[in-house]
Amino acid sequence: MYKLKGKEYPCCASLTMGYIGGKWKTVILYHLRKDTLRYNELRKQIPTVTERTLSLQLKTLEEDGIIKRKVYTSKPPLKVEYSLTDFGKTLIPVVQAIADWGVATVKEKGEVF
Amino acid sequence: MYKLKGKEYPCCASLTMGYIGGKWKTVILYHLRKDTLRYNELRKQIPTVTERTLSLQLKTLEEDGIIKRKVYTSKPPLKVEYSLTDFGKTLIPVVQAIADWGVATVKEKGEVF
DNA sequence: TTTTATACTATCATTTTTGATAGTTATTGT
DNA sequence: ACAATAACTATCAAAAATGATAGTATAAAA
Repeated sequence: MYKLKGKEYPCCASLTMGYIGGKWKTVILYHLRKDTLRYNELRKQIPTVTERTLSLQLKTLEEDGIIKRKVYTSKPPLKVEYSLTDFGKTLIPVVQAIADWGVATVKEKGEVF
Repeated sequence: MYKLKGKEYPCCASLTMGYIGGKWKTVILYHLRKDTLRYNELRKQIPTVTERTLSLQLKTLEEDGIIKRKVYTSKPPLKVEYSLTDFGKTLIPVVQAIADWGVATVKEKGEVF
């Protein structure tokens, strides 16, 4: 049994999935892995996610210490930038492996458009 | 946009997550990555999953061509073995990266028992 | 002055995932 | 004769994740 921040996991793989599981987290991390992005830039990169879901996922990732949120203005229209924390950067190899498999698999059996 | 087997994904990472996302799939693959295991052996390795869920996940993984199910007897009590297909084996580096991150993270910040 | 833009939040609804529990079949061990 | 075993499935229920839509504040641009 693995324990981290009060949560228990039956194996090392499930612990990781507790952080990056779900439909959108890896997609967000994939886009943040090399760049800092603003909220609306993320939306453009991921047009199929709803605002509510994107917001929730960003908040969770921030609470988990994986990304950081930097605010540049105090009054609307806000400027906010999202980027990986040092801890979040340790996930880059994982995200990259996930992305690479997607690319390889689509090359063999799927299509991109 | 990525398309594979009729499903669409907004990015390469989400395609992969379509295959290994969810609470249990990577755990199953983690245990199958080196060994062939019988149904009850999987249950023992993953005591916190319910039978129904384990069954459903195994079926999905099989339908996705990631694992194969080999039956050795025709009448109960059955002997059934699960193992990775060749396609499933291409996921080993991904699963390993996920597992490694879990181990590293728990070493730094969590506990094992 | 009306519109546009940013980065959201709020409310409600739906879908997806996961869990709890009990039951099935036929063979082998006691 | 009876319980144990293997690998499930069935039914019902609950929880978690995701989606649709509209609304907020304020400043700068048209």
